Amino acid sequence: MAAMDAIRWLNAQEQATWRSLLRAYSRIERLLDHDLQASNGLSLVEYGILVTLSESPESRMRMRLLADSVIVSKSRLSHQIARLERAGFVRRETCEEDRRGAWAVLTDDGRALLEAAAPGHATLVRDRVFDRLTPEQIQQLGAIMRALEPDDDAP
Amino acid sequence: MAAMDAIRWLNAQEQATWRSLLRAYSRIERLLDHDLQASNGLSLVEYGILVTLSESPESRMRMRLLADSVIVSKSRLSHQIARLERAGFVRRETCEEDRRGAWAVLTDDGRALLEAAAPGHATLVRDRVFDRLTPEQIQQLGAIMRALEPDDDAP
DNA sequence: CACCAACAGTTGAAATTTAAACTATATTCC
DNA sequence: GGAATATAGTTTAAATTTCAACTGTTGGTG
Repeated sequence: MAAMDAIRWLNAQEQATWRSLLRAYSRIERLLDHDLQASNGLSLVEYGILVTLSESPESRMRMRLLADSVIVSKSRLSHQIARLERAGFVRRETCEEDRRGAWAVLTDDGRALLEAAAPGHATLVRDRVFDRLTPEQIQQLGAIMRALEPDDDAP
Repeated sequence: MAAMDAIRWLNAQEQATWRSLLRAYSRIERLLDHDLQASNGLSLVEYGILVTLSESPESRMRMRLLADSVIVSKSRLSHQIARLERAGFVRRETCEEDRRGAWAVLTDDGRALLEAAAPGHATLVRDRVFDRLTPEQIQQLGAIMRALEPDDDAP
């Protein structure tokens, strides 16, 4: 009878850690987002889309896989790509193998934008994250995040 | 001449760690948000608002401080509180000491909602985060996040 | 083969979020 | 004291995001 099981609350340390994580991440995300917006008119998610495409074979990726890679609903991705397409940074191509599908393809303008945005972004990430941690902490953070990544039954 | 300084890119380990953090956090946030939405009709931010108010003296907090606590723009908080007020979970009171100000106050219904939502939420956080880490890792994560929290010049 | 459930992606409307302008009160400082 | 400036919060409109419904495939399965 599951309903009778005692709830395993977070203890004080866990609670403090959890809240610290929420706050730290929210602040950093907001800062990165505002910075990209101000300097290149991109949101953090759009930046992620461009990076992902740029590292993909032929600078292209199927919508579904792209959505999963940047952790975004397929509807949101569809709108997002529409915007990037209007701006000329991405184009869509129909997929011959699977005629339901579509490729999102990074354009030259998109790659140029990414290259313009990357240095400032990298500097900020370094500034706000890695320069504040010791080498051991960086290694620990990596191990911790890898442990949290697998999402058995994704929603 | 700052423009001539070499860009300090992330090295491979840092890059992998950073991406892992983005992915892990995004997934967890989305999961928590969907879960709260489905079970109690709350977003993660709204849940945070209720928690923060519930722990505040007299279950009340000034808008500005509340916005800073949950890391949200004051405009967004204003809308958010409007929604929670319409739903009866929060009410506004005018502030006598500073007549520009307003208190957001948790109502009894709001507290009841929070108490209904908390067990499931805590269980999910435990499930997705703390049960996947060793005690050392939990301690490390806390230290790391505390190191990242201070945002010298907040935007 | 023909049906039928699952999948890929888009769309339109509703809800939320952002950005900027605005109201009102406090504070500073000459 | 009073003008200038800063702060608290709201509001409006535009942009983004969500949600559910929808269009076409594709992949089994009897």
